[in-house]
Amino acid sequence: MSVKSVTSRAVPGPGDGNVRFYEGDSAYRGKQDSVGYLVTLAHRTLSKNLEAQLQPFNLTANQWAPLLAIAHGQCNTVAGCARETGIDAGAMTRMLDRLETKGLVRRQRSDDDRRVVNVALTAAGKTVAREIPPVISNVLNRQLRGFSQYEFELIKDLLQRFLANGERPAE
Amino acid sequence: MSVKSVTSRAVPGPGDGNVRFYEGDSAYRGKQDSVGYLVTLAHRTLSKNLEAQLQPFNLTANQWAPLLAIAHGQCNTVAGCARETGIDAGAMTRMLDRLETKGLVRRQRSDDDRRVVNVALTAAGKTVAREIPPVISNVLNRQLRGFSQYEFELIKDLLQRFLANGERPAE
DNA sequence: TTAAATTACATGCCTTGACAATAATTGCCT
DNA sequence: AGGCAATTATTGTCAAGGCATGTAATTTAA
Repeated sequence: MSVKSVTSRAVPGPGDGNVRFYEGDSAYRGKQDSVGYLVTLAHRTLSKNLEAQLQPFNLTANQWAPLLAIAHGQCNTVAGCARETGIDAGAMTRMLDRLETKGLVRRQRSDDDRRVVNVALTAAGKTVAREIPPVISNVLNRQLRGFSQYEFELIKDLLQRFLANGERPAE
Repeated sequence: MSVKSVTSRAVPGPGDGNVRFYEGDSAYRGKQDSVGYLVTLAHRTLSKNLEAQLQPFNLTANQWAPLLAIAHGQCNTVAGCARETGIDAGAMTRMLDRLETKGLVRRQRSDDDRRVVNVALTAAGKTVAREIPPVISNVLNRQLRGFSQYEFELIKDLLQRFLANGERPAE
C-alpha cells in the first residue's frame, strides 16, 4: 500500500513547501506541540520498552539491531555494520566489544585485506538472533495499538520525509 | 485545527486495535519499514541539525530544552526540571553542572527547604534563552519542509499516540 | 514526639554515540 | 620502487541518559 497519494505533494496547499509551523519568538505552546520533543520522547519510550522485553536475553535496546544485521548477512565487517546501522565506526567497535564479551559475536582479522576485521555470530548469537524478532515485533505492535493499516503507512511516510529533510545538507 | 476526525478511532477498520503490523518470524523487510528505526533516525538527524545551528551559542542539542524550561518559569529546581524535560534527576544534576560551567545557570540551596536547590538563569543565560527559539524553530521548519498544515497536525497526532501507547505499562 | 516513609539531590557505574586522531593496510599512479 | 590518497579499525575525549545507592531534610503516621 502506498501512501504517497495523500501526502502534501499530491495535495499541495497554497504555500506548500514554505509553511512556517513554528515562529521564532512565540515558539510553541507546549511540549506536545513540538515535533522535535515528540520524536525524542517516542524514541525514549520505545527504547525503554525494548529494553524491558529484551531483559531475558541479556540484551540492551541498542544491541539487537547490529545482531540482526549480521544474522541477515547485511554486514560482516566493523565498518559495514556501522554503515548498515547508521552509527559511528568507533561506536561500532565498542558495541562489538560488548557483544563479544557476551559471547554473541566473533571477530577475526581478514586474510585477504588485513585492514578488515570480519564479524560473525557465534552459536549463541545465532540462537538469540532467531528468538528476538518476535520480541521486537511485539513491542512495535504494542506501540502501534489503535493504528489503522493506513495510519501505519502514514507515520512511516511522514517520518521518512522528516528524516530525508534532515539529512539534506543545509544550503 | 484538530486531526482527531481522521484518526483510526474515527475511522475504525475491521480489526481496529489488534492489527499486527509486524510478524514475529518475518520481522520487517528493511530498515525504512521499521517505525522504530525511523523514529531513532529521525531523532538522530534532528539532534545533529540542532547541534550544528546551536554551535554559535556554544550549546549542544540537549542543552537548550532545560534552558528554555527555566526561562519560561516551567521549573526552578533540579527535580522540577528533570520532571519537566522527562529525564532522570541524576542526569539533570549533571546537565546543570555543564550549564553552570558555561555560565548560563546559577544554583542556590533553598532556605525554606534545604533539600531543594533553586535554579535560575544568569544574565548570559537569559540572553541565550531569548536568542535560541528562532534557531530551534528554523531547524524544525526545515525538517518539516513539504509538509502541509494538515500533515503537520497528523504527524503530531500519530507520534502522540505512539508515545502514549508506549508509556502505558504492559498489562 | 519519636519512628518510618518520602523527597531532593548528588554520585558511581554502565551503555551509548559523535568527533578527532592514529596506525596499518591497500590501491593507484608515476 | 616510492609516494599519496583512501579505507579500516581502534582509541581517547566528551556529552548524555538510565539505574542504583547514599545522604540529608522533611513529612507522615503511630
